[in-house]
Amino acid sequence: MEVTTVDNQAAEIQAKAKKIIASRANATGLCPVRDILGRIGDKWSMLAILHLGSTDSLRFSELRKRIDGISQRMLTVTLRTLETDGLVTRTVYAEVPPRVEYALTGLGQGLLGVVIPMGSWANAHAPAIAEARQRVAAA
Amino acid sequence: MEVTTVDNQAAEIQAKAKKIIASRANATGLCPVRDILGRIGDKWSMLAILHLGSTDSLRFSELRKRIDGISQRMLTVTLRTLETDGLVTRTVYAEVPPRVEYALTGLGQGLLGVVIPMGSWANAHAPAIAEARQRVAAA
DNA sequence: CCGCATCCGAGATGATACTG
DNA sequence: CAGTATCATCTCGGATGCGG
Repeated sequence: MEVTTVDNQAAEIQAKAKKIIASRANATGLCPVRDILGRIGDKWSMLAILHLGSTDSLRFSELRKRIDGISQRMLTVTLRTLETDGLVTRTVYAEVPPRVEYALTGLGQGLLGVVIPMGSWANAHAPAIAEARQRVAAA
Repeated sequence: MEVTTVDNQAAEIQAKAKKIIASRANATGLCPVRDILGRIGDKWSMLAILHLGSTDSLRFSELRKRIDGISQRMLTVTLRTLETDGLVTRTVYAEVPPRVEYALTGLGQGLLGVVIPMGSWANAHAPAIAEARQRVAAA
């Protein structure tokens, strides 16, 4: 066989892509891929997951300081959604003043695991994409 | 050292998450992670990439048939954006009737490589997330 | 066949002010 | 400190009709 390793990988990737596409319309009537993307694809979810993933747990105000530009409202909404999806835990301490800690669940850590490669890729190839945009803008 | 392999991996993941977060405000003034997510996080880009990744190339009408529910307008807009970012190529054949072929660039295939694990994860854990939502809805 | 331009509604996002 | 409530805004995406 004269098939190279690269060709094998390429074929394998095509096969995986087909498989993912094929998995449309599950029980909820929505393609899982689009569903998940709809969540982490919003403006803040992924950042929240990355920040929570970079430590063990964070409280509300600390998270807000770290996620630059997020409003109080959107942080609340984002965290609630992530909690609903079972990706983060929310722990309230009955103290004065109140304290609320957020942390990733096992599920959330799993998602973090697949999100990180994407973040790394984004960092690595941001220059290439910026360059491609320049080229078009110049034309 | 009594540190387990799992603990090592966890620590490594935290470190990677920190690294990704730290890379904010590049030349374009935008965090690369948010930038990329803004692209593939929209309603159709990721599906287009997956479909293009499952074959060698596709023409406009074929792509439209495969991506269920997409409007002509959004397919055009999505493909143009991907082209601008250097993720897909657009080849026009001067025939009657016209024919336009789309295919992933090397950059696009790289993105496909990190997107597929996410798709696989989404498929694998969609039930868990659905269950988490049920639990909240019941409460 | 392929794609652009225009209009428009829905949902996401943001600013601000107010509570336990 | 950690939200909730309300209102204003803004972008996305869909429908439609025209052009190459």
